[in-house]
Amino acid sequence: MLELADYASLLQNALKKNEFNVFGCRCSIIYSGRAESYLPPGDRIVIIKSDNSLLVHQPEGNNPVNYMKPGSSHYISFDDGKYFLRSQNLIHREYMDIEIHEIYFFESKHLEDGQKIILTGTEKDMAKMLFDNPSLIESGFKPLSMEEQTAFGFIDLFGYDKENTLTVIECKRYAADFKAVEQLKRYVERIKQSKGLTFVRGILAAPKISPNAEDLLHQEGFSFVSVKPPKYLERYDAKQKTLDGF
Amino acid sequence: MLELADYASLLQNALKKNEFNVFGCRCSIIYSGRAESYLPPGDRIVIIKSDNSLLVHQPEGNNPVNYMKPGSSHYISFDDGKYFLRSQNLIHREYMDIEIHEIYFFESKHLEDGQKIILTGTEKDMAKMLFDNPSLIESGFKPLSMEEQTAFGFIDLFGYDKENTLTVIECKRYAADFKAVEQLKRYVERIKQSKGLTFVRGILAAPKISPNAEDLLHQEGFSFVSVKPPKYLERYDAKQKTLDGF
DNA sequence: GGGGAGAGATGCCGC
DNA sequence: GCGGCATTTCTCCCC
Repeated sequence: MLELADYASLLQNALKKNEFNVFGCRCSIIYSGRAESYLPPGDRIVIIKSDNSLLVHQPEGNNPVNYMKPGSSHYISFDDGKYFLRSQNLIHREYMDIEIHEIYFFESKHLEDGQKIILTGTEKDMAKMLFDNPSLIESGFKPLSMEEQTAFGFIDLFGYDKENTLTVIECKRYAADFKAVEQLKRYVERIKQSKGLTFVRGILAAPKISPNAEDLLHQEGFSFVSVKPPKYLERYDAKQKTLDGF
Repeated sequence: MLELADYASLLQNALKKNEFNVFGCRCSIIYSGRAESYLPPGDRIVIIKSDNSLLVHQPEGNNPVNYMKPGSSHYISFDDGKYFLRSQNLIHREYMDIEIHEIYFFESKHLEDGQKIILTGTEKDMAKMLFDNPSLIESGFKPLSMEEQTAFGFIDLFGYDKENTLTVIECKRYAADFKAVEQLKRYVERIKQSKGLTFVRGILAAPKISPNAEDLLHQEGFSFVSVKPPKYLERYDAKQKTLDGF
């Protein structure tokens, strides 16, 4: 079993090599930057990535309890018989001191990964699906553009309905709330002003809508269409049977 | 050096003990749930916490590339000569398959931590600071309540100005954008309606405000006060000198 | 459990 | 750099 001093030495050397480092320890943490925090002593793991980002995770929960952004710098210091991992990010003016009371394990390894995640079922995918299948909105709907940075703002989808009325569609992949309605309203207002029109239709497309949002939606004269975000891989998986057995 | 089969066996046993597990590996990942994703082969670390949450981190970046929420379940499977870590969360209907090509290291440890982080400099702290020091808003301001769930909504701070006009204050710890203005407007409208008043003042308190937001703010007849979120620990640290030397 | 709002939000894209 | 906006947002609080 290694002593804290041995681990500290290992860590100090590893930090020079810009590899992936992870260690389990008992520690307490002070952070000062955009906000300030103190975390009393307890067991956590600390990760220092090759881009010099730092994460501290408690034994439970999805999110890091403390962290530093990529581009930070880290060093070990020994003051008054205590070990500290001190981190700073000068660009963001953020500082962190981890007082390390004990180290349980330490791993350092060069990790190679240039891959990016492929994600489907996003709001953008919803807009594309509606662009390609406009009857999901309503029969006779003619899409003009999607996900476009227009002069009036970033609009998910817009086009003409079967009465040739200009229509703005705002997509939400989750249950639409009244903020989504306000967003739609903002776009409709901007387009009316920009094009000098007295009426522009607004449609909110989402899996469902909250009661408050629906009230506001109807007050504004807009309408709701129930649409779920598309999941292309689901069909793929059904063929490949890789997610069977659950 | 252990073989993949040995690591798989270690991991399989460790999963039964509900400890903190972390391993470095080469893997590819399929996720299906709220959205769907595929991550091609590369080096990552996988963390399985004692609450059965799971995190996958690439060698760079602050955020996990894939994850499962607490309360998931995980098991090792060996199919067609390939090792998989399969995870599912029945409550959230989420599934993940990690195909493990190689394992570089593996650590399993019981971690003990019941501590919660103490955070200052939040919006709530700002509201309290303004409540305690109302002259930071303007001279003669008389606070009524803060962070209160009123009948008209959740309002950061409200009170009377020196002319005894009812005033709503919305705090933002960051640069205020036009959504903050819309939020303030919503509260002011609700209070006017609820109290049957023809005029209620609105003040946005934030470190700074974007030009677009400021335009909208003045259009609505509201005003801006520059206030920074308080950092109590900063003063504490200045005394204790724990964050010196940077 | 849903709704509303903050977060040391983060990350992406566009200007 | 800022601005606007989505996120497998997450988290908390309150109804």
